[in-house]
Formats: sequence, structure tokens, C-alpha cells
Amino acid sequence: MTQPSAPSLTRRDRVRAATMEEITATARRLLVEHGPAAASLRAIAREMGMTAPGLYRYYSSREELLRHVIAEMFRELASDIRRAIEEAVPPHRAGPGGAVGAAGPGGAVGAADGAGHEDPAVRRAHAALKMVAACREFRRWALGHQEEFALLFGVPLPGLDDGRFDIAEQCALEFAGTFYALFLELWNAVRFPVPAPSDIDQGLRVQLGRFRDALGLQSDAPDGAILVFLRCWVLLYGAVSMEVFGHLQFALDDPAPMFELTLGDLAHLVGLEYPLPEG
Amino acid sequence: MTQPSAPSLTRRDRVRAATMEEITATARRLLVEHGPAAASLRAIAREMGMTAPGLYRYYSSREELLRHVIAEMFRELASDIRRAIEEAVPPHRAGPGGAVGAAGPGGAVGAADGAGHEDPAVRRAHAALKMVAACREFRRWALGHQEEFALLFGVPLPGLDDGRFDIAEQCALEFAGTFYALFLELWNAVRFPVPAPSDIDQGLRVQLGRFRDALGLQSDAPDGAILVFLRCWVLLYGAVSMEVFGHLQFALDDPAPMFELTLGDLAHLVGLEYPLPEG
DNA sequence: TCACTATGGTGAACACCGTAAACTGAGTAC
DNA sequence: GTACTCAGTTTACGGTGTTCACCATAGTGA
Repeated sequence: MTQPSAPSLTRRDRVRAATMEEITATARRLLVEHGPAAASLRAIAREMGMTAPGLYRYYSSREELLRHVIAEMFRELASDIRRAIEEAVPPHRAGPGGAVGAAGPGGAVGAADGAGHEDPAVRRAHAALKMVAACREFRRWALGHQEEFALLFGVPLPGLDDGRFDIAEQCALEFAGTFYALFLELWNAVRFPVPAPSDIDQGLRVQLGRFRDALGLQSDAPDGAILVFLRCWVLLYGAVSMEVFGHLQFALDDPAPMFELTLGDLAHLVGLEYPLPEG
Repeated sequence: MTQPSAPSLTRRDRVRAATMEEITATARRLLVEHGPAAASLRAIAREMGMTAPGLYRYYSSREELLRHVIAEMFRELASDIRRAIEEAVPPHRAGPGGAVGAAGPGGAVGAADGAGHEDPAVRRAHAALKMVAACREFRRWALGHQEEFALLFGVPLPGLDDGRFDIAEQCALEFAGTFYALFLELWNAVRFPVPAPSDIDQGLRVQLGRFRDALGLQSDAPDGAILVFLRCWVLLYGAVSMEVFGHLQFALDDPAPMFELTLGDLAHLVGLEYPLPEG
């Protein structure tokens, strides 16, 4: 040891070991505050009062660390959207035999509210409110968490798709399940028109079936409904990511009114008329 | 000079100076062949038989170099799409007084073909064929140039939007003009329903007008038509970028049939029925 | 022909980066 | 006491963008 007292001078005294959550939280904070390049292993470690190689005790690479950050963000986003869905409809006191909604792992939140309601018109209205709230919350989160959104929905990390099913993809699927659960409720409430099985490309139909199985929510929704779900998702993704990534700036300074029209398109896809009473 | 003959041994003899085009071409080749991280200044320079600081004679930073690469890609993509549009309809011998289409800087290609035709049904059919061809070519290019597509339409470079109007944005606008010129032809041929000016949010309408002016193609298309144009673009962008970025893989292995349905949605937006005779 | 200048580079250096290997100090089970 | 594990640290390697000082060549005006 060349400088006997150097270690205790240069680093913060660590009274306990770091945790994986602290590391991902630090990484995320740096990412949000100073951009993706600032979330380097050295910077993360420095922020925690340690050195970069120490992080390898917790994650095998920077990419694996980032995947855990991604997973955490997916969970937060899904949670925020579930909350927005819950708050979209007034609380409903279910009857004694009510609340039969099958809440799967995706979390069919609010299934006891609108879905369990006996009046079809109320169920329909509640489902529409929830749908609009979920889409709005997705956009709100994206605009308020642009760096995070870019990580979740932008160009994927280089080695992300090496065959195995990692935690980020798992949480992404769970996030999709949040929307899908809402969509199922909508389908049960509205029964909007969907393509007949015979009108769907054969190869596409088997893929839709696999996707439904992967989501884990058992349902009687036909393949056509899942198809409509994906079309809605594509439209929502396109509108929000174009806005967040600035790809609409060549045309619009403020894409907000355009998004309202997108909501109208979405509502049209699921048999609703959009201009609802605003919240 | 410590080693008299060293310079001529270690580097390729450069008989002439490098050009900016050679540099961007080399950068692009490395990007495509080995991913974005491989397009480092040192690698580009090495590939050209020079050293990294020499590149600063041509570009003030790596980012500026990449912006020129982006501009070149936008030009190529626009050119490919224009060619696909031209080849979508059989060549038409215009009458003596024909070919009145106002070809602006965006390049209203084929304006002398379908747009100048006298039979409305033919004009309509040709416009539909061109629209489908353009969208298909956009997807084809994206799938065949995934690294390039990610650069053009993924998360933008960090410092890209620092106020000034650089060459990449200029070429992006020109690319948009390619689609817009086609869209104008479609509008003139089909006159599909568009939102009335009074139905469009006031703030949105002035933005749409600004956008039309920025494109430079003088036209009598109403604001509602530009709005439909943007909605088409959002849908197309969403479908293609989700597929290229792998964000549909959680649901679909092969998104091709899904894209055909997206084409149907697009056709519906512009008053056409999609299942056309395939090319 | 001489001096001057612009062009188009080079090599060294700086401050970073992810990562691997060897090592170290504390705590703990036996 | 001894072996072992944990949670890090040093050190090092090769890579990155970028800056700086320098240099060879070409062209030009006097």
C-alpha cells in the first residue's frame, strides 16, 4: 500500500453493501438527468461511492444492468397506467355476488368496476373512459419520461435479442398484458366488430393464438379481436413515439391536438365514438 | 524526422485528398456491416488509410459526419420511393397538352402519368397503385436497411435539435415532400372525405398551414387533407418502425400479413378499398 | 526564385469508456 | 487459527471523441 490512508479519504465510507435496486436507481437517475451517455459504469459507481469494477459483483455487464433498468421502467409504466385506469371511473360498490372479473397476471385492474356492472350502457361508458385514460396516461408518461421512453420503445440494445427471454422482455410482456386486460374488458362491454376468422390470413391467425397464450389471460376473445388490439397498439405507439422522438417536429410544434384525433381513430377501431365528456 | 521512411510504410499512399462523400460512404458501410458502434472515427479513418484527426478537416465532429450520412440516406430513400412510384403504373403517353402537374422540389414524380390522365377512374386506380407501392417500398427499404432506418427514424442523435436547420432535417423534409406530392395526386384523383376546417382545432390548423408552406409545394389541398396525410404517416411509421425495431416480436414472428392489413387501414383513410390486384 | 499561405494531413496527448485479472480487508464457519 | 466467502479495490488493456502542435506539399504573388 503506497498511501496508507488513501482509501478512507477518497471514497465515502460504505457502512453496508450496495443493492441491485440502488444501482439501477442510480443508473436511471443519471440517465434521466444527463442523458444515456452519462449512465456509464464509472459514473454510476462514482455516484455510489465505489468504483466501476465493483458493479460486476451485481451485473455481468453494463447491458445487463440496463436491462434491469428497463424492466423497472416497464413495471412503473404499467403501474401508472393501471392507476390511471382505476381513477378513470367513479368507484363502484359491487353487489354481493359481483366482482367476478378474472384478474390474470397482467392485472385486469378495475375489472370489478365497469366490467362487473350490470347495465350494459354503463359498462360501455366505463370501458371507453378507461381506454381513453390509459392511452392518455401512456402519452403523458412518455412525454414526462422521454429518456426512459427512448430506452423502452426506441432502437433496442444491440444484443437484446440473443434468443433467451430476459427480464426486460418479461416485463414488456407484462406491460402489454395491462393493455390487453383493458382491451378484453372493452371487448366484453362493447363487442365491436372484428374480422372474422375466415378473413384473417392463416399464418397470422396462428401467431395471434400464440400471442394470446403468451399473455396468459384466458379469454374467449376471437383472433380478430387480438388483431384489432395490435392495430390499436401500432397506432398508439406510432403517434406517441413520433411525438417523443421529435419526428413530428418537421410538421407540428404542438402535436397535442393531433393526439386527440388519434384517440378518435383508436375509439373508432373499438366501436366507440371518441369526443367523450372530458375528464 | 526520427524514422525517415516510416510514413510511406505505415499508411497507404494517398495520391489525392479524401472527399466528404468518400468519408460518409465509408462511415455508412461500417455502420451497415458492423453496427453503429463500429462506425468510429478511427475505424472510418483506418478504412480510408488515414488517421482520425484528419477527418476533422472535413467534419467538425462525429455527430456532424453522421448527420451528413443521415442526409444521404434520406435522399436515397426518397429516390427509391420515387422510383417505386414510377414503376407502379404502366407508362402513359401523355397527350400534346398534358403533363401539367406542378412538380415542386419534393418531386411530384409520375405527375404526368396518372395525374394527367383524363379518365377519373384511371387516375383513381393509378393513384391507389402508387400509394400502395410507396408504402410497400418504404417497408421494404426499412427491412433491408435496418441500421440505416434506425438512424433515420429511431431515437434522434442527442444534440440534433439545437435550433438550427441542418442538412439532415432539410433532407428529411424533402423526403416528406416525396410522400406529400404523392398524397396530393391522390387527393386530386380521389377527393376522399377530410375533416372540414371548422372541425379542426384552431391551433392545429395554423400548424398545418405552416407545414404546407414549409413543404413548398403550392396546392389547393385543404387543411383537413394535410391532417389526413399526417395520420397516414403516423400509421405507416408506427407499423414499420415497430416491425424493424422488433417491438412486435413479443406478439408476432412474421408481421408481413399484419402490414397488409395496415395498408388496408391506410387505403381506408384516403377513400380507397385496399385489396387491389397484387403486383 | 523566394517567401508566404492554404490544404491535408500526422503523432502525441487528454479524458473518458467497458471490462478483465489480481489482490485486499472484513467477517464468518469450523 | 485457518480456510473461505463477500464486496469491493488497483491496475491494466484496448478502445472512444477530440485537441493541439507540427509537417509536407501545392499554389501563388512579388
